[in-house]
Amino acid sequence: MSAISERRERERAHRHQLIISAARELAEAEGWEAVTTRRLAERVEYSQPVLYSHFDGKDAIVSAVALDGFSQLAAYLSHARQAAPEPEHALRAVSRAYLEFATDRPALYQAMFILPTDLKFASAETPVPLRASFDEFVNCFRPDSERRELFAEVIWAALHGIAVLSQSGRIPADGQEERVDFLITQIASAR
Amino acid sequence: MSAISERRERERAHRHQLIISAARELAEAEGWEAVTTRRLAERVEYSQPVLYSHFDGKDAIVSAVALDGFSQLAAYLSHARQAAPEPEHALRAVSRAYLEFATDRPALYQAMFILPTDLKFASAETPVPLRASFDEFVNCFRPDSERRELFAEVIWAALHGIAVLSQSGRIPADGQEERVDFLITQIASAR
DNA sequence: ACAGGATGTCTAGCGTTGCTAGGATGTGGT
DNA sequence: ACCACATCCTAGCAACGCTAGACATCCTGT
Repeated sequence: MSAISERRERERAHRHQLIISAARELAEAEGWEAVTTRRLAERVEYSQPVLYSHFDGKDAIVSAVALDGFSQLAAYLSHARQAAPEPEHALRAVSRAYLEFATDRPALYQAMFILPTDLKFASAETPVPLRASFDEFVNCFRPDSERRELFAEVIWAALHGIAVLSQSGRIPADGQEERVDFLITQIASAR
Repeated sequence: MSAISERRERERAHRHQLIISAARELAEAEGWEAVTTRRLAERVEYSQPVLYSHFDGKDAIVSAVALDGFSQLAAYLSHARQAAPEPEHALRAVSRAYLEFATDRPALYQAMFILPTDLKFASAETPVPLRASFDEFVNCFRPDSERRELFAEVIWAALHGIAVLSQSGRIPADGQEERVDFLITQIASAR
């Protein structure tokens, strides 16, 4: 009873991740509008209803992909911050890394920030990876700075705006570097 | 022949606008996910296919709403800029106005900046109202400043980020004023 | 060892979506 | 008066997210 149900549990967890990966890969290959429950089911080689035995619905699948994405983002930003030579350059390094992430993985970024998800932001039940990503920005400012959370919000929002407007072609794709440079220079003076 | 076909032309143009207004009102009342071609057709008291005799598809209707929105935004920003007591305060006034617009008319703002549309940004065929909105930001900076277009892009992107992240609950709704204040103070030094 | 029950999976289908083909209706020009 | 044309609607297609209910499979208790 125990060994068998444990194996089933493992298989179930494995399949859970398989669905998430398949959704992300399909989105990265053909965009989120191509991610339908039918195609996703076909891809994981199960029928549609099994998706619903793992997730409450399509939005929940997108949310799971997004949550995964936040873990990756947090790790990516953390690495960039710690690789920065001096604390003064941390903000610039993290900001560049953030934009790289958004540019290199547009579909993943969309799941995290544009598509409707059931993720709770900025509240008590905020998932750890979300908070961790945000904290990478916070930690770029002096610990004694009372308004570092505010600074982090603004820099994050600004980077998000730059990322999303250029992704949707609303500002030219080139010149990103110049924009970040200017932005960071202006913000950094408050560090 | 001529008078009659002219009248028909007028009626057609009127119905064209009616569809756009109905789409916007429906979206503002119940959100864009409630704007289906069926409900929209019912609202304008025609059958579905007439929508397609006016627009290439649903995206084209959204685009038309968005274009209308840009005209309104340009006017709104222009008024705010010219009402500013001194040129130094223009940027702050326009930025505040921008965020007000986004906050007060979330559905319209979504059509302009989030939903997929066929509008061409930052190119030769960019519709006038789009360029006009953008120029309101550009004109907040000194005419002799070579990088004023860059400044405008960054401030616009930052405001967009603030607007959209707070609309989707990714940053707290309150504290908007503080964020804009901080942002403008930092950017304005480049004026 | 075998019936009974629980678990897991699939087929089939519901209601809704964006969009369109083809017929009915009615007006305008000759 | 009649034909031609333009306008509009009914009906339906394929694809969507999601679910009910049948079927099969495996574990458990006697």
